[in-house]
Amino acid sequence: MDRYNFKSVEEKWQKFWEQKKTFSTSVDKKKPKFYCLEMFPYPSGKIHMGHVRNYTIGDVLARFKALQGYNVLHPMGWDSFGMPAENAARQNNLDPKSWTESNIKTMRSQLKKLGLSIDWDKEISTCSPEYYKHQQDFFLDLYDKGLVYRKENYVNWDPIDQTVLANEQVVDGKGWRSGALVERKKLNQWFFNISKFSEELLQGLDSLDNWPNKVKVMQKNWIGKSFGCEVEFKVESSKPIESIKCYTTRPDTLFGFSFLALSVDHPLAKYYEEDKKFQEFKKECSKAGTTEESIASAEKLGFKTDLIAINPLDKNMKVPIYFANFVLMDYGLGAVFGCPAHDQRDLDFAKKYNLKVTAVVKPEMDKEFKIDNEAYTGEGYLYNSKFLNGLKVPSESIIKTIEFLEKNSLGEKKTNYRLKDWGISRQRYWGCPIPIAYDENDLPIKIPRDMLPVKLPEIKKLSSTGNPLDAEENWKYFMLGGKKYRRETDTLDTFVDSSWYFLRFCSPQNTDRGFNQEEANYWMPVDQYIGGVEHAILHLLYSRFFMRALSYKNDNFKLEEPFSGLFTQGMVCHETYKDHNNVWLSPEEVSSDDGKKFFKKDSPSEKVIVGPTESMSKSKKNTIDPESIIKNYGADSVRLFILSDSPPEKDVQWSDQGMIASFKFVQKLWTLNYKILDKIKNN
RNA sequence: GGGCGAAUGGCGGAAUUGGUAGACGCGCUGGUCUUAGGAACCAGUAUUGAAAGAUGUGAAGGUUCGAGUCCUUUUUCGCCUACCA
Repeated sequence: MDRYNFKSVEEKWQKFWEQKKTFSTSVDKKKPKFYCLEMFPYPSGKIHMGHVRNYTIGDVLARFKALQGYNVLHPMGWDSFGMPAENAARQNNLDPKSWTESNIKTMRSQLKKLGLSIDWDKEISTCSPEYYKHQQDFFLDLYDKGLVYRKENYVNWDPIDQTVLANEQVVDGKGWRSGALVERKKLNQWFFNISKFSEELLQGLDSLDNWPNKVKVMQKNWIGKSFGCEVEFKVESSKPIESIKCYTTRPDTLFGFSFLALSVDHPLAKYYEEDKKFQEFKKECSKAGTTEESIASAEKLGFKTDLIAINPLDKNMKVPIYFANFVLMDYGLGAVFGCPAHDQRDLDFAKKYNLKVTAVVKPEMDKEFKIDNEAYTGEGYLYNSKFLNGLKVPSESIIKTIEFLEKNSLGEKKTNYRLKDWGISRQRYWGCPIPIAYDENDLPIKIPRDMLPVKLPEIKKLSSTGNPLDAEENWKYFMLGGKKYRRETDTLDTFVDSSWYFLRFCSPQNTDRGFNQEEANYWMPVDQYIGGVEHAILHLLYSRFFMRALSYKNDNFKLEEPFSGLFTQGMVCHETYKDHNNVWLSPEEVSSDDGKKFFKKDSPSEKVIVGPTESMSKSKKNTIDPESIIKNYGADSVRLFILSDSPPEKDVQWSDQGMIASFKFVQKLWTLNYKILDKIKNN
């Protein structure tokens, strides 16, 4: 009896599918549609087990829905702009384009070997001008609608490489490559006005019944709606400063006011710029600003000014004004009123600078109450608060206080969002050029639409410092209507590329616009979107925003939620190994005997230190290459293993034994079929 | 600091609404077979006990005829987020 030859069977069917175009789809209004989409990959080189898991889950669903009679759209593309291409190009002296394209070629053939039911005719790549042309078109649309603007913003600046660093490139306050101390630098940058849609983006979450709750919660927290009050504090000063406004969610604790703190970026800082001590303080703040999570527990620092703030509820209560390192300019108004008794952060600050701590909320009306080292943030009743005494905290106290402040023109009710506008400028080469130019007065103009796409110039060798586009004089300057213009040399954040690619899949060959209206109407929204939870906030939020931005002031296109169903799969994990010198070992270097792990090579008897199971990553060397597994066991065995070992939303632990078990199962299934067929034939 | 989630054999994990806890797979134990293979097949495998039985879902309480599942408290782990006023 024959054994199952997965190689010939899989090859046969993959060829069949390709020739017959089994999975190619088009609009068919007689059939119900199903748009099944997995997050498209970044072409980093080879596929990894995470891809195998992601695309297998989607593939099974797509095939299932097709069998149920749905017209299924199941496309694949490449998120092909981004930093790794630029880094690889610098390292290996080649251009990002050929690096990216050769990776795509490799990964495409690997995905095909997985036997996915993909409509390859709809393949797209975000770095191709046919794709980013439409993105530039959309950019101009948003520009015309007033959803794009330019402002100065801080970036992480590497003074040696002369380049802007992404947050993840800043390690311990130093540039990842140069090791130079990172500086904060102000640059003019482009922004999408996403905060205009804060409320809509928040409300929209309620309609997403087929999204995991945890993702909705994360987005909700990210948008960070809070209800409070802007309070105006009169200021006593020798300088021409009359008052300072603060945003607070706890106006009811105003009688516990003991200091006012400003961000070092607050407009009033201009009066202190000459002050040497203030300059030093500011420097100290920016240093701390870039380091890790320890920020939160970092020491509270303050710079005392000569200003005095007056409590709006009691003119006799006067408190000092500080600049403080914990106050952020981009939340609220860059100024906070300090109430140490009922806010831990304020209490830490007050203790350090010996400021008054007055409790104004106590948990129980009739009992004594005292604050020691812990601020009280719970429920209770107001006291020490004159005419507010006795109000229930927080149900009555906040509203009543705001009412009082509004009636006396001392403050204003205000809803605040944590969500900041989306900075889309990147000082990089390998991205979508921003279709903007500047005239001799540095005023921006839109590149006329008939001049799109603004193509990236081909650069064979990237300079080691600065933004490569800055050095491309031939590309940078151009004539239009007899005038000389300078192109914008920043490129778009790659999150823009991925904010609409699912629309492009509906009509990937459309030339006049990013998508064909009729086809988009048929296919959208995506019925099931599948990907890693790491994109739970930014990518998904940006896509939701982008659809609203395209729909905004547009009678032809109305789509708010691009993904009606979302599934976030777990990670693929593996044990980690180290040798006695604490060097990571890959599973290939380790052999297993009776549960003990040994080196395969040099010293076969030496034991290996087995570390915890962690998500597969190159840095820990605990990866398994899908290609070699497919070669040894066949695609179906890998697919079966990765689906059946643990539920798709949970992490899966790679195990060679489990892999072999799935292989055996596939063998048994085939043999069983073979036996049955044999029986039928012989009867 | 805040949020979300998890905890069940030696291991990965089942148990969909509160109703026989441990499906399926791995590993392990014993056996059969010899085309010696990356085998295949049969039987067993929560703990304890010779057995009958007893005990068992991180810990402690509670609701219920009945709890892995619901409630309260707590511990540990994972993920996300972070000076958010």
